[in-house]
Amino acid sequence: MSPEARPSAARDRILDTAFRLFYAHGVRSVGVDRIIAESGVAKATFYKHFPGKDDLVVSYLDKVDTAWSGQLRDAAAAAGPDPRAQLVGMFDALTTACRRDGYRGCAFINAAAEYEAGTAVHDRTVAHKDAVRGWVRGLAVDAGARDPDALARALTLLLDGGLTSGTLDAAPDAPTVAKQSAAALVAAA
Amino acid sequence: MSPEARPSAARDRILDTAFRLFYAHGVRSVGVDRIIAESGVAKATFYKHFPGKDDLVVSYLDKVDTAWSGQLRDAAAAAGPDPRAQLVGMFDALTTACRRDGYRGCAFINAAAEYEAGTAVHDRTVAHKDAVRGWVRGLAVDAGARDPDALARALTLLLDGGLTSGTLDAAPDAPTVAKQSAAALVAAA
DNA sequence: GTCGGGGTAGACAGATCTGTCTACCCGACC
DNA sequence: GGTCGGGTAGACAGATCTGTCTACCCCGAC
Repeated sequence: MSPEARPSAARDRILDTAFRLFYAHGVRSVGVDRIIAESGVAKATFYKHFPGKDDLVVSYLDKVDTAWSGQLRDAAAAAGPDPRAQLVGMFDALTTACRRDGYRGCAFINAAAEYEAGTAVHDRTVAHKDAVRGWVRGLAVDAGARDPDALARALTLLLDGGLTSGTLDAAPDAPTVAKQSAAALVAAA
Repeated sequence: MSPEARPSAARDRILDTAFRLFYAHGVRSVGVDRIIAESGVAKATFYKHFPGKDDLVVSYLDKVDTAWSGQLRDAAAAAGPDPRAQLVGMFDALTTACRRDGYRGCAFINAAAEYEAGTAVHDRTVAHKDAVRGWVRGLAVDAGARDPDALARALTLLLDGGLTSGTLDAAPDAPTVAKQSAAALVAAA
């Protein structure tokens, strides 16, 4: 088993702490020392599980990817079997996310803002966005959209816009407007 | 005259260098020392014009605000006198921006990702987004939209989504899709 | 011609960051 | 009972970061 995926209570604690701190304060603002201290782990243990900080950041993004993709799928499924309803329903995940306490935008967009193209962190972000768009495209195909690629991109554009506006804006109606706009675009496709 | 706005060749050099480095590498990745070295200025001069790094970051964002707002207005104006055409035409600024070499997304969103709510940098970002949305809302009013607030928000959502996707995506069609979606939403409003 | 303001050059302090290393502990398994 | 793997505790090195301070220079205004 690869050293990085080796399960361990200490590893979980590190990752949970990193998840909390990286999201709340940004990746570069949080030092390895702080994560070590707050996860109650020895420094040597940390570096046994994660060769370097960047590896931890990528694992953090893996964790976010799992969580967010699941929320999108759940929200879509909750809208019933109709793919068109699902394309609109997935925006409920956005509403829920923006309402959450300590919401601070999309973890991937935030992380990518701190790393340049070609770095592992940036690549992981691109892969995540591609995966989400691919999944949305699948729904668009099922929905019989004339141009599934364009519809998928338009909806993910609204999603990404909503994810960032949700934290950069006092008014809480960004998710609502995003969903309404999505409904209009889906209906027209 | 306030010490921060005092004009000076040295100050301009600092700000130009900061603009280039902050945008390309992220704010926290670029140290004050590097900006000082690359702008060819003495350290004391730097701290005479900018009491601290955060002041420089805010001035950098002021500069970005001027540039980006101008590009949006120019693109809108180029679409002719019809406010509806202008609401769609402003997306040409997005296309131009995404094509630019070294494009790395929205400077404001990137900067806000590195600072927490309540900081001057975060506040400056919120103010910028509010200003842009206010301007778009004015166009929406002129266009006779039924719900100018919702239309303005929907369009800025697409704009922000396009700004981030434009750098997180190999395919270059994000701006095109954003403009098409905007056209659909404007036509329906 | 003197004086002040803007600029230069760079040492320095103090904090912080990543990553390494040594030494020890403890429990499971052979 | 002995060994080995995972964990703990913390010193340490070396780089880097922000911000201060001293000392000097040059030019224009009075």
